[in-house]
Amino acid sequence: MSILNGLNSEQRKAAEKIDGPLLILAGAGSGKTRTVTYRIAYMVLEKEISPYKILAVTFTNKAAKEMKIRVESLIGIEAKKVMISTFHSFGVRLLRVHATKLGYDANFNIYDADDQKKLVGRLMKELVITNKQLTPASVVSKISKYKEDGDEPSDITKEAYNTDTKVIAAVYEKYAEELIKNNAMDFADLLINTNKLLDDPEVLEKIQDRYEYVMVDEYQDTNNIQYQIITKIARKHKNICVVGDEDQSIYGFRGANIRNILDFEKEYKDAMVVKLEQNYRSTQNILGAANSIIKLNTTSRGKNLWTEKDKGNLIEIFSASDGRAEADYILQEVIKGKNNGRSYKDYTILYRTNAQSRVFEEAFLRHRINYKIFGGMQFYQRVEVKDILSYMRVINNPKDTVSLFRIINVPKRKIGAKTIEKIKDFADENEIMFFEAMGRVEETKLGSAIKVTVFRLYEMLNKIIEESQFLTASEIYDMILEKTNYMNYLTTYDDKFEARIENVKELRTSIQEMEDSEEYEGFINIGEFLERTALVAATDDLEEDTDYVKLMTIHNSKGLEFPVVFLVGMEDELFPSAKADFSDDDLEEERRLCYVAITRAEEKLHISHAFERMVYGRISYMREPSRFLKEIDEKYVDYVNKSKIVSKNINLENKKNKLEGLNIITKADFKVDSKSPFKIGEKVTHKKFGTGIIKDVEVGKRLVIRFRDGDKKLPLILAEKFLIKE
DNA sequence: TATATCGTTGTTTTT
DNA sequence: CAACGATATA
Repeated sequence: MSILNGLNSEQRKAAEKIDGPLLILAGAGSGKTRTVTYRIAYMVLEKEISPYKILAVTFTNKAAKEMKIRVESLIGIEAKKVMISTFHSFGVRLLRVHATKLGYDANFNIYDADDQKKLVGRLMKELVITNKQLTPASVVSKISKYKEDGDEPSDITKEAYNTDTKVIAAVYEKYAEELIKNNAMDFADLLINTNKLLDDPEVLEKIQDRYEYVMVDEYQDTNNIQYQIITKIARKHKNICVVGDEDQSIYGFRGANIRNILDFEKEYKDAMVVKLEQNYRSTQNILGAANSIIKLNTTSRGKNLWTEKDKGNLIEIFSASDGRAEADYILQEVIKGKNNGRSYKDYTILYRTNAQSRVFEEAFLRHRINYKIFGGMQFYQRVEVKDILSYMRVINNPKDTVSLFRIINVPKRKIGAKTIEKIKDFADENEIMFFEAMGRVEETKLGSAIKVTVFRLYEMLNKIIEESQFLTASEIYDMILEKTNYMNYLTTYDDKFEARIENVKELRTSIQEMEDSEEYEGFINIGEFLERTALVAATDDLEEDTDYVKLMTIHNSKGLEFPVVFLVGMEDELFPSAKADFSDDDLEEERRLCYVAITRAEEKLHISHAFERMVYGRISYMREPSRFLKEIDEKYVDYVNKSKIVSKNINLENKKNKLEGLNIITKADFKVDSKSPFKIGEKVTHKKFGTGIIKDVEVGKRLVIRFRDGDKKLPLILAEKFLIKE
């Protein structure tokens, strides 16, 4: 009796193929994790492969954790010997051992986007960059792209064809140097440097022999560096199993290359390909809707997802007058469901951008409904939390000037930009690190009072550093808070200080929890702790049992499933994003994102859009329903507002309906002013304001036109000159 | 050097 | 709307 009896025939075929290359094309909800975990169990239990020889790579900690738990439930304690890890943690692990080979110390810090921006901003100041178009954020994003594509600064400098590119190349070069000086790596470096390490024949051989069997989850989301890492490790034994779904490739913007999965068979000519097409998650209607959309993509290799489940409910489409009404509708649905035996935890709201969470948060707060937002402003990114983490990072790695500069005047110590500059000059002259220069502040040209202040800080940090190797992370946290009197400082910070104090306390709790966990058995050192905080993902702490409504971006929902899903904000320019309007590739990625969203739902899917919504604090009018709404085959949907999506000439101010929270779409009754060439309700284009709709014609005088960013009043004479009728 | 105030600017999506 | 930076003022 084989353990594989628990699988369907296709899953089984995939699980049994242990040697040689294997591509598992796993449609949404097709039991991918089940297949992979059974495959591992089969290898260990029935093929007598040592669990130490198996490497399984995922993208998020949550996925890794789940895989571990499920393997453990199949094979017990042996599961701990299988290396199941995210790409980034796997890399970090290797890098800690071999850091010196690349010019780093083992205790390197990991820089997040925020740190990158800070550092790049500093370098841009030093290089005196005049182009206002180039912001630290935009330069960071360019640099990251280069890094993901494997371009070194010198490659860019060589090929730089315009001044902007030259400037960016210069920043990139300094940035790369500075990272090494700071003994820090950004996210891209974790992969790039891992890949570099594998160019060392000794390291490579060791890894290849250690991991004879390699598995990669979500292969459609691998970028070129990840592809290289995997290819190198698997080159020797060729036992590579990749699992993925090209229709769920949604990370192109961060370098994911969909070709990796599409070309797998070209790369490995003898690869076995298994398609998992039976879906165990969703109803027929949900699957039908998903299929009707994704088939419009040219990158889709076509699959036939099917289910034994019932047709289920139709997908409910709700047209709201504005964002508030949309939130109210969902609120009502949740309350209704709760009264009919559903739990809050059955509901999940999915949106395209983090900013959209706000309206829902407010609605839930008003009605005291438990909810939790995943992603967005991360806990570890909050000012007060990041402050403490920065102290810890300086203690872990005093070369880290990004962290050191962050806390050097927090709490306020009167150490300002001028002081920092002078210490920095001294450090540069003597070729010592900034932190060391603080210790020798006596030799600088600073005033005597500030010298004392700087030296005190140096001494304080140094004392903690000296003791830190014997201390656990929570003890270091305690020392920092005590010696800086940070809580006291927070009370004077702003009017949200109470919440901030809570967050700092919560940080203490999170350290404690990690310490107490099985993995660390009471002791976690500061480096391990910092690493954990740097590599957390938004949904890592998602708890299935806690009774709250979940809110997250569609990106964060990948790999998850929920009984009832509300897909909200289905409007053009929001979803698909306005930025994806110009290229087919981008549009297809947006469509895949839509496919991911729909296939998260198990039993019931609601889709909604609003005609007006607050964007950037102003009201955006006349919002078009998303093209994706129109792409769903009609037979799967039910328009709860009793009207199909006809987006032209909508009466926007149907107050009565607004009051009820429901907006029935009706045709506007247009007034006609026979004298004017312009009529109320007509769509017009203005070269500056874009398209608008005529709201009012003041006879013989002027027009009131509602544009996207508000009402404008145009005298008739000007209107005749500047308006184009559609 | 710290603080107050004003103006500008931006938002995809994330390990 | 907020976060951030530039500028003015103490």
